[in-house]
Amino acid sequence: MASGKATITDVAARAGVSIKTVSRVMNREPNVRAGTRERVREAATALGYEPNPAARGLASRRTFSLGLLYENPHEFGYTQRAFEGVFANCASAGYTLLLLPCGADGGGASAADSALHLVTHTRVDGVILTAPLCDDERVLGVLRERDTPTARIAPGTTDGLSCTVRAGDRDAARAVTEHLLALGHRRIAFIKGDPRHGASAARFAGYREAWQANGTALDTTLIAEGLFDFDSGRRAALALLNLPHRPTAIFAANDDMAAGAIAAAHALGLAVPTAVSVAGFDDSPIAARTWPPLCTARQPVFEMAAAVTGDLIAQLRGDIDEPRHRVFDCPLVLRDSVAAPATSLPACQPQGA
Amino acid sequence: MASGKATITDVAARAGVSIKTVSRVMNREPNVRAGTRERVREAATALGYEPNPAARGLASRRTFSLGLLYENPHEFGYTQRAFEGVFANCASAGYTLLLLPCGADGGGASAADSALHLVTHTRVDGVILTAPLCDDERVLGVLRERDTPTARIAPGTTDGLSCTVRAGDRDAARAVTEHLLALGHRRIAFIKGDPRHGASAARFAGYREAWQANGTALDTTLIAEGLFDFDSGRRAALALLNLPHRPTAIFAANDDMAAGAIAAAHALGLAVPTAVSVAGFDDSPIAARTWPPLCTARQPVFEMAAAVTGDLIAQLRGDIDEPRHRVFDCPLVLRDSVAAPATSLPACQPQGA
DNA sequence: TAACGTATTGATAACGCTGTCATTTCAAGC
DNA sequence: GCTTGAAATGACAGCGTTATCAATACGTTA
Repeated sequence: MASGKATITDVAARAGVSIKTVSRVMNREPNVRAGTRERVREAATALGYEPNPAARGLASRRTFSLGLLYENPHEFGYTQRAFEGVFANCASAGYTLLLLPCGADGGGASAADSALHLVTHTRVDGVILTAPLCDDERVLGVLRERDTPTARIAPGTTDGLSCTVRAGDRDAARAVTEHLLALGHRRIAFIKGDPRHGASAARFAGYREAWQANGTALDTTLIAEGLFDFDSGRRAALALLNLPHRPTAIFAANDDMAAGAIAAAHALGLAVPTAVSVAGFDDSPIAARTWPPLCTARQPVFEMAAAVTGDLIAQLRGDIDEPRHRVFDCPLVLRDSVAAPATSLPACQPQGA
Repeated sequence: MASGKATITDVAARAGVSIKTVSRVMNREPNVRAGTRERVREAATALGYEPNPAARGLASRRTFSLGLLYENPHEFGYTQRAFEGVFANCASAGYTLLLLPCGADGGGASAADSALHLVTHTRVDGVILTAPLCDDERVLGVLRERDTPTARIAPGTTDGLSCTVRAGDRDAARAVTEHLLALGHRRIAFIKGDPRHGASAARFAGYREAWQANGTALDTTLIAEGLFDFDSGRRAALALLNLPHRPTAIFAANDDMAAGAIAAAHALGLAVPTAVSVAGFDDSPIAARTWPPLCTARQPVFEMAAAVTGDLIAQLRGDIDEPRHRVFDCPLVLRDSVAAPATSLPACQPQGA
């Protein structure tokens, strides 16, 4: 009705109670009689009352807002999916979400400066960090110094202070590699991810683990460096595919690099998957848009982000004491970029045992 | 130094002035002597003072925050690029930015409800709308009713109330089409965009304009419907390429659909660009990631978003009276997905004049 | 030198809510 | 009916700014 100009005083007058009681009802506090609560609710609805967040913030010394700090999104679409997950839980809990891009391409300021800005200028109640910021000691230092509750998405290590969530990178990478091995591939190249991301090492570990379990020696000339972006994947794949004894499969540590690997194969006139199979990781939007579509491991980014946001809010509310650490499975997604090698090479000159 | 707990009173005491003078300095108001200003600045720095946004908001009845309302991002990467542009200008102007996804896939609430939420609950000072929300009458109605200053990105029409920015869709689409015509293509299919976006009609108009200027008849069987997403582009292209007399080129109204068209061509065993050329629109991230990379028209989304945000803020500050309407050029980006048709068909059975 | 207008500064009241603590109400228990 | 403790409610003081308007300082002009 009334166009959003009603204050708590108006509601109190209309309901015939004190403003404090209205405050209690609006904040779902206990110790309000059911009838009173109802009366207040009705008055609030009738007046179209919405609490003024600034007044609330000033009085309660909270902002009911969270900050999501992220660096330039190398991982294509990752940030957006993470944002959606975080947002979903913020909205339902009545929190507002501030996005803060930072770093080289994100907007200028350094990560630590951005973190500082978040806690001093915007005064968010909590901060969510994505990789690789979540392992940046200076950022963590700033937040710890201000006692700002923090949640971290895909960190390399956990501590006793912040809620974390990560994917089961090692297991999933192992599963992808084993899938390729099972199809008969023996020359499976690996393109590593950005070393600043904790996930990179974990995925590489999974790749190696699969070889060890398989008892086959790993040809280290097939391991290439990448940075999680399309172009580094394309370049690495180009080099791998120009090797005298080229791989029959390429497993890139994420989809964007895998898309680059597919482009490299096309550029060399190598059909995918006939001449070379390509697998990625993440099941990011691009995985369904390449030709052929990418075989990958699905990282449930939305769910992960939503979960850790829920944990952070629970921590802010004092519902939990100890920070939670969650790990999400990454199921294998079979798509056409992977097939059995054209010529099965059962004895492809093993190097070791 | 002091860890962000200093208040305006502390600064005033240290500088030996009243809090009002400190307020003046912090808000760059006139009528403060240079020496005084300097003294206050020093005190503020020494104490690590940051104004409390909640207190500021409560007293000034402003929030210094803007809301960016958007629907599920059909256009791959578009939203993220728009966000970066908006953010860049918000940050430099001291505004905070709230993102509000809405609609079917965005988070649940209807667009109008989301707009309402933005103005009543979060109380942003201004709202930025992306297409197609910027043409949603209910959303605009809500904002007008609350007198909320609004900026619109890529609207179908302009009004005298809100700042707008759009791409020169028609001219650019015409340029793309003329490029294809100049290469010798005469059977150029067009995949239309989501009809709810104003840009869709404009791009289609540009396509038709090129034919008219060329004096060649347009084969209407080569016009297909799409929704700006990968899959609608793929399906439309599949149908077009299965036509008895198939097109030698496909111009999709955006890159995501063009990527779908490339996938369709691959699926049918048609090489791009040898058998069929494919052009897109936007130069979104996916344009550089397809194989072959997409020939497209570059829509400077970042710059557009930044510009209209600047205009909105100028309006909020009272620096401009009339809303500005900007149009950005979209230069042609030549990439390998387009080439001359294999068999030049100078006389390919024209239908009309 | 005095008066006058303008540039500068300050005292104080909001802004709309929450926190603290006192007060009132209510339901048992004796 | 009276006491008692807990539940329910309210009075009021902030929270840290900005806005209003009065007060003071400073040049100028007469």
